[in-house]
Amino acid sequence: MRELDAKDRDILGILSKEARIPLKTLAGRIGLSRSATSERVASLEKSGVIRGYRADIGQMDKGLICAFLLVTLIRTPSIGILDQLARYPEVRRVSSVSGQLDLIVEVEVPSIDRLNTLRDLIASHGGVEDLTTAIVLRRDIERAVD
Amino acid sequence: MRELDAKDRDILGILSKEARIPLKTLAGRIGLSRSATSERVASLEKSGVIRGYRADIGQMDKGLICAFLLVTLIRTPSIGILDQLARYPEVRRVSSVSGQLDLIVEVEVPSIDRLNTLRDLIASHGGVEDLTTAIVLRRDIERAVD
DNA sequence: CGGCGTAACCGACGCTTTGCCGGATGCCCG
DNA sequence: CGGGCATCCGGCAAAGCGTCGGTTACGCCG
Repeated sequence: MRELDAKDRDILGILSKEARIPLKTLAGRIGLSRSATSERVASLEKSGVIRGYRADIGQMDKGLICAFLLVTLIRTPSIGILDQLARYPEVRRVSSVSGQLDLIVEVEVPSIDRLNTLRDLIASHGGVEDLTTAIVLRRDIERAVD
Repeated sequence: MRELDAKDRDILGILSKEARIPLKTLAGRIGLSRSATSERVASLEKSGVIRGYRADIGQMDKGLICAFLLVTLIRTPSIGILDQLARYPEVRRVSSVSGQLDLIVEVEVPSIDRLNTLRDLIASHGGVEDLTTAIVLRRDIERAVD
């Protein structure tokens, strides 16, 4: 299953909001039998389209500090920096972007010290021309899905 | 149930990564009986600590353009801009940050035109001093939740 | 000190949901 | 036309779940 049809999209749309909905209900909503729905969901899981199921926890602070690192590279793509970033578990997301910036790195660290360490490690990479740190003070808006 | 004890936090930690784990397994991991675990989970759901369950969809962004809008405000906090941002469903997340920037707005739009419209609307807000757009070309790293 | 009420736990029961199977249907292509 | 393949359905056994009564632990107060 590589191509997603309309029913697969329906399944994803529903499961992305109610991951624990019974298969019977899901099947009824998309207009298929339970077993067919079950097979589709299993296929979506196995092929990696559905990566997992997560409980949405309200205001679970965890005491972690979030920050954006806005990176400008000397030349793009800079070999090796992605591999280096991938080594740090604190790195949650890395996006290649157009414009003055090249990379937006989102991190979650337990302390400002750790953030500084991470920042210095990245800044000292040969390919990094400029690096701006923006610590998240507050999440003003956060929408899960849709 | 207002106060969360250690076992509640264990439950949340596990469910936030594997929301569809069977109760029996969950009970075994936290060291309680299945029924006691069931009651705790139900209580966490009813009290709103668990807001829901979501499927984690990989590369669902089919056709949607993601972008970061890096906003500098004339004075912070700028009254009204958060309300205005909240009105657009394309706005996925808004973070108040420290540093030269003030706001990082993450959006998902169906087209570049729509992105431009959104950008102009935000830029024309009285409180906005500067606005940089960074369109996401590629997600190099994306980790769900630890 | 002892009795009582509440809260949380356990094990068991019955219903619901799931995973899996055989068989039917539709479609492609030689 | 007729296999091969993918997808669908219905049904069955197994595993899941919510709920119940009974038990234990703990704090309160006479």
